[in-house]
Amino acid sequence: MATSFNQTLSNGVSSVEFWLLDINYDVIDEQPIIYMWGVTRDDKRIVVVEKNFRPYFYVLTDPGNIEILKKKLQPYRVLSIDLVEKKYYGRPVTAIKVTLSNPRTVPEAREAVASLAGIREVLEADIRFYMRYMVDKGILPSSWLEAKVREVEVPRGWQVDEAYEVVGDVTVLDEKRAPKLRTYAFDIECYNKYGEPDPERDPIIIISRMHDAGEEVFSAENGGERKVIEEFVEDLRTYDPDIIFGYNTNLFDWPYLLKRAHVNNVKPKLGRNMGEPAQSVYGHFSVVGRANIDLYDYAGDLQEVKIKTLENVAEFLGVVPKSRRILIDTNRIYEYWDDASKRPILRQYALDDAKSTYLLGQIALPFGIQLSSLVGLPLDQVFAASVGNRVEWFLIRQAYRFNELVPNVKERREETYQGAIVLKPKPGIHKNIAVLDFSSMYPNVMIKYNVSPDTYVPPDEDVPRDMVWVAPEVGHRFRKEPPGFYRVVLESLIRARKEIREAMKRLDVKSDEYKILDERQKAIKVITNATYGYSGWSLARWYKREVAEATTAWGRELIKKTISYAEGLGLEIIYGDTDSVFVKNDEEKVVKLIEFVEGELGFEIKVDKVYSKVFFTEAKKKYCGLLADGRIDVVGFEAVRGDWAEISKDIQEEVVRIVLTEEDPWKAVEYVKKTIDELGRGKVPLQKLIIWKTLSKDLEEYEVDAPHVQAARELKRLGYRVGKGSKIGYIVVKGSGKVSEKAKPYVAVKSPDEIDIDYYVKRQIIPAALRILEYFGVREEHFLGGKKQASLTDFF
DNA sequence: GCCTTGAAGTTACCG
DNA sequence: ACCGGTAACTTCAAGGCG
Repeated sequence: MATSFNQTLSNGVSSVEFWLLDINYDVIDEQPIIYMWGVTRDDKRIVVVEKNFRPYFYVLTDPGNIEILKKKLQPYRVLSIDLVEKKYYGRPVTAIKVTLSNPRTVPEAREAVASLAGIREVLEADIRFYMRYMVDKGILPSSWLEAKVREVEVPRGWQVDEAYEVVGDVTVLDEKRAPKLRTYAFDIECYNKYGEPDPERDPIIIISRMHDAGEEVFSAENGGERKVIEEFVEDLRTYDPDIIFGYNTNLFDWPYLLKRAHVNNVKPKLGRNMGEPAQSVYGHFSVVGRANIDLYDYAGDLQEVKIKTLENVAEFLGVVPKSRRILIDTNRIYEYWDDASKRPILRQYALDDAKSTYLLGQIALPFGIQLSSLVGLPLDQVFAASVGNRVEWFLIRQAYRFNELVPNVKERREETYQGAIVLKPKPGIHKNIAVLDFSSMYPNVMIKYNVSPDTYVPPDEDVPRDMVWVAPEVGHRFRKEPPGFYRVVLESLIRARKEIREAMKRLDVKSDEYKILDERQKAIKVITNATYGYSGWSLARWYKREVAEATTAWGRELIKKTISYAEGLGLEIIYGDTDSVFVKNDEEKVVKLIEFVEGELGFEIKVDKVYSKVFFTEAKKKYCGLLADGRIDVVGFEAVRGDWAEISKDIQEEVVRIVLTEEDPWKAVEYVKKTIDELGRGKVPLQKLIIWKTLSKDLEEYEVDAPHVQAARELKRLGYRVGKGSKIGYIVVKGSGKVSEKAKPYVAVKSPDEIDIDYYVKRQIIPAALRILEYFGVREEHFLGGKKQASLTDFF
């Protein structure tokens, strides 16, 4: 008898507990079957089959139309048509629930119904079938479940220890700790002499992997490409991982590998159901029964890393420092293959990539698990889904709980609306400055004023003044009662996060429990903070411009009132942006200000940090500050931007340090001059001169020839695939005319003699340095020539 | 025809 | 494919001058 049964009933019905790793469905003989892939407490891999769930959608129409509806739906094997009481934007409605047999027929049935006269709306016909199942049953992925089941035979070839069929309830257990999951990271290397690897032309030469028990390299050295692919497939199946990590696998490794497997007539049966990896939602590749995770998606959330190469991300997260790994220019991989004596270096490079990916995966996974179980998207999808989709799936689950119908996705015209207030900063160095921040300002505004699409009162509707909240400036009205959708959802998120943070205080910071809770509270924070942005996203199901617009209007009112009160106290305001105010750290007055905001305005505000010194120019959104512990914050300036050459950023950072810690701008000038001199003498590595910019659209769509666009065109000529989203690195080289005519892809720059030193001095280094130093009277000419008096004497 | 100027196009930041 | 506000660069065309 299977050991994972904790209870066996006389009729063969038992109960099984498992952690839900993946879910998919299939249609066999026009009947849907849902497969839940899981890990049991005793480390077994199982599949739990659900055959009793059917797809459905709702129709909003006069119930009198039910006969016409039935007729129209005849071709689709309708199981039932029922009248059900639901809510739509908070109002009770009677909807017609149409239940079908086969999920694949839903899109067609929906179109048929929508084409009928007198149909107000067809709703929830676009909810993917297995998501529908999880939402309705309250089943969360990446969570522990208990199901009433009976054991069935494992289908031939399927990689599971046991198989079950659901015969009763499936319930979520209250336990956040994931089982020990088997993880596997891989990376492929291709032989490409020209431009980027082309799967039609260039074979795979190496596949490297690292899993929990060790590392391995499969090489085409003996046996060629076919053998590499076969060995990889065999290796993965043998280790039988729950999680597959890769880096940029959705855009590169998977499509490439599948193509090369096809060319070599190899069937990559990597799924636990013997299936091959296949592209699914959000551009992600699904391997059934496992979670295939592209960590490039995770890297997208790391704002600090500007150029998101695997090396950079691994270095940033401290898992593999660049100094401790082999790095090879990806365009020269073939050289390491052609020269047999260099192959060991290539193997090590490939292994270092797999290792970095593996270690990165260990960092990303705990967060991914919490996010997945919070928003309800399967683990592999939650990484690939956008912020908007993550919020939306969370909301869809909440809607079901409240018997609310889910609005349809609509194409809308983009409408703009007013956002937050940014104060003009007081330029100069200020000492002892406190930064006060409203805690979750927008979510709390939405809660307090019940701002929600379902509480919104249109201008033509008559509602007594004291029953609504009226947003300042814009005048949008929201019913005070009953609690709106966003209020309910945000309140529960904020409460949950508060409780978790309380519980964390009682735990050892190093304990597993603490770590799990910390990841969970981070996931909750992400969703809470994104809800306002979601409400103003034109593609959101619960989009309502007035909701977003009213939220920012109340936000502006809050910060304005805070500022006037501070002024009344005689508390000097240095700067403020959206939900923060920078004030002189006069503790008595700061306490009074906090009491006012909490007592009179009813919002929480906190001292987020105190700068011993903070420096502003005239520009908004840019400042730098020195904290008590000696750390330096740089905000907004070139030093933290990804589209300035490293040399300019390094220099600016040092200028900031000198200005803040030594308050000697002229010393900074000397430092800048010294570095300019070094650049002139060829002492700066080319790497530090690369300027990186993203192509925000495809090349043909550009109206002006920007430098990075020209560089990208050249890359294309050289055989690289460039398009929307590509990061283009270029160096400005000598020549005449526009900068764009002198922008050369860095891969094509062979000699330091090519560099346009003048450009780097006058348009990179000096502007970045002056951004800080101009305030102190430094001008461009102070950096040029040996004597800083030169310009002055010239004058007289 | 050359130079200045300001608008438009573009990117990446802040909160 | 979460939002608006903002700075800053480069290009490009219009306007002024001779």
